[in-house]
Amino acid sequence: MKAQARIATAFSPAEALAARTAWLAKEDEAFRPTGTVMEVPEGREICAEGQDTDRFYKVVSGVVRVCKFLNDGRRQIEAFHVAGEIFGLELGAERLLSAETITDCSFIVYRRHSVEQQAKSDQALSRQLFQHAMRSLAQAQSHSLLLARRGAAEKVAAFLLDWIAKATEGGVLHLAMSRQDIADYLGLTIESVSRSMSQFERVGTIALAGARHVRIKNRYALEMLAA
Amino acid sequence: MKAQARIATAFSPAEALAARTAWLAKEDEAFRPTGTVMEVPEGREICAEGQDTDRFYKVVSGVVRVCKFLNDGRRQIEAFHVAGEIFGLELGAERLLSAETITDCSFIVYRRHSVEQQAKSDQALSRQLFQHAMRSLAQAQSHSLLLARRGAAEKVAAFLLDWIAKATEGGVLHLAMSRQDIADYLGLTIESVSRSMSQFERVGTIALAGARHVRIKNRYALEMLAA
DNA sequence: CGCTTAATTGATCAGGGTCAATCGTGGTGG
DNA sequence: CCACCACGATTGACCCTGATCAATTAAGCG
Repeated sequence: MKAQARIATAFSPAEALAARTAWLAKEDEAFRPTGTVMEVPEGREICAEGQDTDRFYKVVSGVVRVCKFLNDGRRQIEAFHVAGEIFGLELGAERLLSAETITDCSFIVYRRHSVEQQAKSDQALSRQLFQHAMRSLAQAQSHSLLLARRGAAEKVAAFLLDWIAKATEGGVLHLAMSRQDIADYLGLTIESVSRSMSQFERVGTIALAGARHVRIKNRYALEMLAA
Repeated sequence: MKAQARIATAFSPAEALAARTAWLAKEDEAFRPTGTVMEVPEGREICAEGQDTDRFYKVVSGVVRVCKFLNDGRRQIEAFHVAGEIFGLELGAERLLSAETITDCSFIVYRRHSVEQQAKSDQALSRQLFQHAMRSLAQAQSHSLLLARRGAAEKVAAFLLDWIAKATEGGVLHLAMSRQDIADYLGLTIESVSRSMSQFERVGTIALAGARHVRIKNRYALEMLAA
């Protein structure tokens, strides 16, 4: 698996550390039950709809997309996850969502049953699980708000602002995902995303250096749009 | 306050019981910390964005909408809640969402701090809080999916199907909320909701007896649309 | 350096938003 | 009890944005 050799090239160790540190700052203490480290190259499925929910994951490095495939062939991306974030934890016995790597990734795999068992006697762990769920909830609600936004440009602006916090390096935003991924996250087509980006560039709000490197030239303009 | 005299007329006791029973069936045991019962007439604010998150609620009877007011004047409804459901629990110190009564309601008010304190030594309670959060998460994700749906008719169909489970009586669906509420929940305009309903009636999928009484004549047709 | 795939751009179209008028219903007061 | 009133819902006409289809350009990779 050649991809194994270039793990975490999409995100530098410095970035991964920064992301994890930010996460730790929000938590009193890290989520630390024992789990297995796992490395997966870009573009692979981590878990799929219909599978057993006996495991969940925490990203160590890389970017993951969590999504659902609709019967009409479309794909809706529920969330992107970066270092420090937990994903794949669901209530039912069968998964409703799939997860895939967008870049080469490494993450920790937890056994759900084992963690839940441990939580019965570990108040701190119990609280962390609750907080994870509540944070995911807040994120899902803010995603709903994003999807309900009127214009395409507003959605894209809001998306860019979200990602400034997650993957900025020297004023340049690194988008780990394709235009298709962005479109599926925002409920737009690839063309609409592209047009919004081009429009932002035309009016001097951003500068594009390749499709995935975005320099934010006028953050205020984006904030006005995203509101 | 005359409305106090007709509390719970919008939902019969039988309906409220059915709803609560359904909820209990999903839980091993009921959510049972102590709280204060409160009655609020229709159309009142229960809590608002920016307020302290020191309380949360469980619906005993009636219907509640949880929503966010956007800076452009629009309103996005995050969820409707019926008997047995918990709402108003948030992670941050300040509320991001408001809650309002759609019908006359009664609910139980819990003190967040007190419940969290109790959860430290009560494993079952701790688990219930987690499960509530996870269930809310699943509901928020399914709402995202709804908002990402292509057509107006598909959204309305999915909405009707959701509500068959929550408020059906003798094959007739009672909608507790206005067209505007439905529109704000689905990210549509009132006119689009109305047109979809009329269209369903025209092709014989439903029959309307007043705007809020819907007889489902062809559930399968709705399911095909909602997919 | 060329090839393959992703991204951009353009032209056209359809669905839902908007504005405006009408209808119906439930609630009120005579 | 009935007529009226006010508000919510429906319907219609038109417009605008984003989807679709299609062609071109750019970029990453061998």
